[in-house]
Amino acid sequence: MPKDTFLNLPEEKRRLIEEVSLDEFAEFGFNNASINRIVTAAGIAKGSFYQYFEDKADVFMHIVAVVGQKKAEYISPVLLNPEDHDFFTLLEELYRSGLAFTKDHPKASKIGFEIFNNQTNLLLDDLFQENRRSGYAFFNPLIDKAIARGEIDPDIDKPFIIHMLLEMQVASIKFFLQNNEKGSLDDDIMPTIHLMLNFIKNGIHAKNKENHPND
Amino acid sequence: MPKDTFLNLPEEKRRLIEEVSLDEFAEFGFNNASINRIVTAAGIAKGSFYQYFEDKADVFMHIVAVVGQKKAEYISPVLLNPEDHDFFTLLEELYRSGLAFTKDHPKASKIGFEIFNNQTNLLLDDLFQENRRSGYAFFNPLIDKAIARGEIDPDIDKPFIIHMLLEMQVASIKFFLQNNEKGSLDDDIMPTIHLMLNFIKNGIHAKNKENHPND
Amino acid sequence: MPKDTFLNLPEEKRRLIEEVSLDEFAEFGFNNASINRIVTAAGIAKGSFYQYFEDKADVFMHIVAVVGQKKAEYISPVLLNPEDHDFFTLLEELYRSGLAFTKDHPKASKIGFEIFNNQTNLLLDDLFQENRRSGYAFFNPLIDKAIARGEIDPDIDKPFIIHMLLEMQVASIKFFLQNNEKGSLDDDIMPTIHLMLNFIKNGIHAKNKENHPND
Amino acid sequence: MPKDTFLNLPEEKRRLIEEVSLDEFAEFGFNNASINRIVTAAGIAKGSFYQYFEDKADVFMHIVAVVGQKKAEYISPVLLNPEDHDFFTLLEELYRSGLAFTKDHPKASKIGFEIFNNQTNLLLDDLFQENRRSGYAFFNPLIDKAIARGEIDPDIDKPFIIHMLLEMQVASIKFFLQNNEKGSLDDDIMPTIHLMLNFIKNGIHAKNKENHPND
DNA sequence: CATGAATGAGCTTTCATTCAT
DNA sequence: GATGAATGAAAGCTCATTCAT
Repeated sequence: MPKDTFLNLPEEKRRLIEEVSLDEFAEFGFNNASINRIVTAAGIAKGSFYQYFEDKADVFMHIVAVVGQKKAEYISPVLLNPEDHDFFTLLEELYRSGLAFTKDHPKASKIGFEIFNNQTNLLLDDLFQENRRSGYAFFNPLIDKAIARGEIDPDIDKPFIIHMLLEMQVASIKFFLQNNEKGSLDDDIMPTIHLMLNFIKNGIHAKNKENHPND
Repeated sequence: MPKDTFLNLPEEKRRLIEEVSLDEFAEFGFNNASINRIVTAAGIAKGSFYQYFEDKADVFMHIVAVVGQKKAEYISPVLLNPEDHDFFTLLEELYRSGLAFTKDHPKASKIGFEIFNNQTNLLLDDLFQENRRSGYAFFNPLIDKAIARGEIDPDIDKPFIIHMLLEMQVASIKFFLQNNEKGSLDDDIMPTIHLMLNFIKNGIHAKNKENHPND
Repeated sequence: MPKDTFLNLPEEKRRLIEEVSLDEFAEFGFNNASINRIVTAAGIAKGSFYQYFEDKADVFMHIVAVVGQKKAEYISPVLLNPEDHDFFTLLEELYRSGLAFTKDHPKASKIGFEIFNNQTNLLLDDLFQENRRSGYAFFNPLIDKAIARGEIDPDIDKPFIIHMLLEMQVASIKFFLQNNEKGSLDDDIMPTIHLMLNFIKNGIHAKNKENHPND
Repeated sequence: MPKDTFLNLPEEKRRLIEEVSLDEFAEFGFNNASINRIVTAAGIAKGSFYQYFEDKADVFMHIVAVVGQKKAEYISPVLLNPEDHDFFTLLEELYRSGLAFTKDHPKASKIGFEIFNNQTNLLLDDLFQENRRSGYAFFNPLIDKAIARGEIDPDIDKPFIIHMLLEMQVASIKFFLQNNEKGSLDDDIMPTIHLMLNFIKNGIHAKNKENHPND
């Protein structure tokens, strides 16, 4: 956790340091991020940096927290009242919030990716595990309800499906980023979401259309 | 590409260097891999290393190629005659080969993950792009045929689905690895494959079972 | 010398700062003592510290003075009336006071050791020289009298013997510390003192016992 | 232990690095010695230094070993045949070798002092403990024999006396250094040794001369 | 009298790469 | 073809001290 020194800083300066750090971590990843570059870019002394943060991991965790807060702002109100909506509506809202966040904050999103894909770093692995746990805790009751309501096939393997739903969110973001260059005019996130929802709902198997008039 | 000096090396020595390098890249990733450790572990002089390879990127590319060859050995004969089988059989064979390879060569697989998930490294991004292109080239004709044969829903968005089928392979490996600890007795890959195939085929939407007696 | 700001501080606060500083210097020595740790441990602002003291050397000198005062409290009344006692009684009292002080204030004692053994630091060397001078001034008249009274062999080399008597005090403390672990039940200082006194008096040469019935 | 890289260095270069390191450790002590200063003074690259030594502790240990070898050269042949001489002759030889070494190699001697007086450093404490053990092992049998031969008072406390004999060697060196400035004309070590021997043998108590005609 | 942010030189150590032999 | 010593930039981090408020 950053030291009080950092929290007491004038907001403008604090923001600058956070932004610069975010940029650095997004561009180089945790391991290859350079404190030297951060302090130079932020125009502060190296000593000052270490008055603000314990160490490199400390800044990183703080940036992760800041990113988490930013992301929380994108959580649709729909997701806060999950009782009132059917499962696929909730899923759509979740993916929409993720994509909207990525669209507005691509760098912050990159940091999320690093955590999600980490193979070698213990610090990142902790964050990853925690993320997985909270993802599981989020989906678990929703799926139970969805099965009870007849929205989801009751024969699914729950742990597998939760794993997939978490992966699908990331996959949707990856697809969006790969197909919509930064600054592209056609950066609407809805097509991606609908493709993804339809994929998750129905798979790709050819259907006998007459039997499935809805959807 | 390794220099001739490397290719002319006695096979045993060459293998040793490859193995040691593979271990290093798998454990630390490209950026944090250390040439120092590689030469020490391989018992060769630092100068010799640079007689064999241009630089760090050169070894890495070579190791990637070696991994690619190893992986090719796992490609089922079924996949070489794609005409003779239906799409989902081919997909199952593809995923099975991927999982079998991961199970036998977890370190090599880790390197594949790093490429697939890379965010920050230009070299890795080149490999990633090439991998995507070849994945697209593999799936594109198969999907066309599968649609023609009525195996796949013709309404799908082809680029999206190809993206997803590639992602699903990685997702299946991740799921397998997360649920089957190293040395676990229950390390059968088939359950994972069937869960994944069913997911891709049918999605998770509740089905009117009477209408779909098969599968 | 501490600034007036320090001397005007409420006693409790002053004591706290002194104690914390003493601990720091005892544990890490002068060079490796950290002002950062001191202000943190004392719960004062770094700026405040430099309102109280000129610099690191200034606190250290003050702590040395405080230690000196503490040590003065252990000086036996016997030593204040040196006329009334024979030399070896005075020596015993001196060593007893040194050992008693060390036993009660091991940390303060450690600082004394650092000064006594210093090789590299100019500041410490000043303190050492001063200590030597005062030690010489203390012993010089006592030895003259002791020789006059026939207590000490008149053939000794006075500067050498004074050097040795000072060293012996430190040696007795070292011996005591090495043989009586902290918290040991058997932490009586008298055996050490008697061993030392006998050593200084008689040396280790085998004596013709009949001729020296006393002692 | 230094790496082979260092041992394979041309002798001249190796000597230079050793000398420079010795100077640095003698002047600043282990903790405050600076690798930066060493490499600058030796005219080598910082990277080269770390090709030669594992770390700071590694150079220091090596320098200690070099000093130990230098010191071993001063061990008089008399000390190698302890059977053939009486105890005080051996002691005189021991102290003479120590003083002669100090006289010729004052910097090397300073490093010995740092180990002997160390209060805070774990690495140095290990060296100190080992030094004490070997000192004890050296004196223990000598004292037994000396008592058996009637040279030493049988009533002495052996551990105490060994402690003192070790301290006396250091004390003799300190006395010599304090009284014979570097480059002094009068730098004969024998007076110091005889003063010390007499002190250890007979103490300072006034003697009835008729009973002790010898010495 | 108190505060604590700011400073930058300094620390030890690691790194990929070069090059003379 | 093999060797391994040399390099210096860069890394993360600590330090005593200053100074504006």
